[in-house]
Amino acid sequence: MGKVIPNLSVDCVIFGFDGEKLNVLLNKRKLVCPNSGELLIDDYTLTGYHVLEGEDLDSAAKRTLQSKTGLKGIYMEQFYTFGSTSRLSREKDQCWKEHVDIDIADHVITVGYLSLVDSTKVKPDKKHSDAYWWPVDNLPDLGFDHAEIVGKALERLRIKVRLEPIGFELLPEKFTVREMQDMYECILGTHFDRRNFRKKVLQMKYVIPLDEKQRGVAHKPAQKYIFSKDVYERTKTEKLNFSI
Amino acid sequence: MGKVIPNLSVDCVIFGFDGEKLNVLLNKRKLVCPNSGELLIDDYTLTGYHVLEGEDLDSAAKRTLQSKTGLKGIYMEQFYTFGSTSRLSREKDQCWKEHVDIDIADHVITVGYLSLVDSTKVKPDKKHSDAYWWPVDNLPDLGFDHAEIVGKALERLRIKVRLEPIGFELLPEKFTVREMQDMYECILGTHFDRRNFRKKVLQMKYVIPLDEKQRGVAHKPAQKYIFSKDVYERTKTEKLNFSI
DNA sequence: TTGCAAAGTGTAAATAGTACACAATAAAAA
DNA sequence: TTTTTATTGTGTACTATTTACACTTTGCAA
Repeated sequence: MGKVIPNLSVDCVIFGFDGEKLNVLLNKRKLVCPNSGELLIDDYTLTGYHVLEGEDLDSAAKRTLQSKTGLKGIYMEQFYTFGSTSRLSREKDQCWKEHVDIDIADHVITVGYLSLVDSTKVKPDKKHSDAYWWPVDNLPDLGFDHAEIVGKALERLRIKVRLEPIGFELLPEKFTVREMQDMYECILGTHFDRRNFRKKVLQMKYVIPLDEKQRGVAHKPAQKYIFSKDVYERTKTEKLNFSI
Repeated sequence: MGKVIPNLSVDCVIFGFDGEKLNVLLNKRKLVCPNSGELLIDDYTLTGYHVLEGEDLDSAAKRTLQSKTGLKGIYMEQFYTFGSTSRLSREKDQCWKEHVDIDIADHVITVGYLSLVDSTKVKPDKKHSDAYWWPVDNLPDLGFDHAEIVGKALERLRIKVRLEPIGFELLPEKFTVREMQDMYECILGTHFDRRNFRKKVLQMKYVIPLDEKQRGVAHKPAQKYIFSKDVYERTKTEKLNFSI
């Protein structure tokens, strides 16, 4: 791996939906004093790393996402850049800076990316990454300014999910109308009438019914659907037609 | 002024509306070869500068905007960060880099900000800035990746103007319904029915009629209105209620 | 066979959006 | 002083979209 740029990093806010809750993937950060054995740092951080020399920002984000989670080809979008001079000024973050073996500037600018993934598909590889899914409405103590970064990512997700059909990135490839509704209700924190929601979904030509139903459920099985990006691109209008 | 950070800059896309067109404020960039007298560079760039050591990103943007245009307290929003390694790779931009007297890295990341202003109020100070208003649909040759930056800013403006009442930043404090309609039509590139547009505006409680009319016009004078951010904040709903 | 839990369905009322034409006003020209 | 010109300001019928709301169907489990 090349030389890092000391004052520039990327951080990925990886959102996952498990059918019930919206989660964020967080990495355990732990630092024990080599002498006293005292636990100096014990919290979580986003998946991020410094940009390397000669590397594009987007490539850095992709590399970071992949090396820490093994994920590839998932939805990713730059959403905001955090450049306050006090980003790393908390005592424990200063302490961390002194103990890692890469060159870190006093003022590090980080570019925030957000990713969306079906979190049941992603079992974080504990050996390499020590990563865990945490529900967004009950996050643990976060390092640096990562709580602010998650907040801003959520804000952006809530806006964008109503303007473009990116929510499907959070669902399994084949999903039921109910799962789709749960996902939207969970992100937006609202409740929709079942019948009206279904009516709206059925008139989206890019949500396509399959010859397949749920199986092994103790009630009437639901029909499964897939999302077609292709059909969406062809049929979308200039209007904000995704405002659920 | 402090020491610059060689690999980090901000660029402001300053949009102005003059009642007819949407414009961008651009700075003349000229470089003549000291020996041959040959014109090496003759184009325009956005208002931007490197971030200084110990300076927040937002402060850098404010400083840049103010020092180059004299503007203060105008609408400003970070919209995207440009970090391609080939941003400065064109020959003339390399040439420029060698001739300026500040330390510039090979790979400079720039954070894009967008500003909105009533362009009739802003007469660029030619002495200090050599800045000019250019219509967005007919831009001159731009340096670096600034054409891409303007494009992305426009895209963001078009989305945001439909979700929040930021368009008023482009109008005089007191404006007519017609001026408001011209502004929206100009940004969105559409045409609205006069009566329906008026109907929509009149039901916005935060667009407040004044006891004042146009004067000196050779026809029935139009009523003037002001926008109240205060009323907007109090009465806005969670819906996207600004989708004109 | 019965019970359970979630899927699937339709309609009426309210709201919002669209299309469209003529009278009123102020200044300028005749 | 009258007429012309340009632009403001207004209302209504029609259509599309959104909202509110209750019962039947299905497949498994008890």
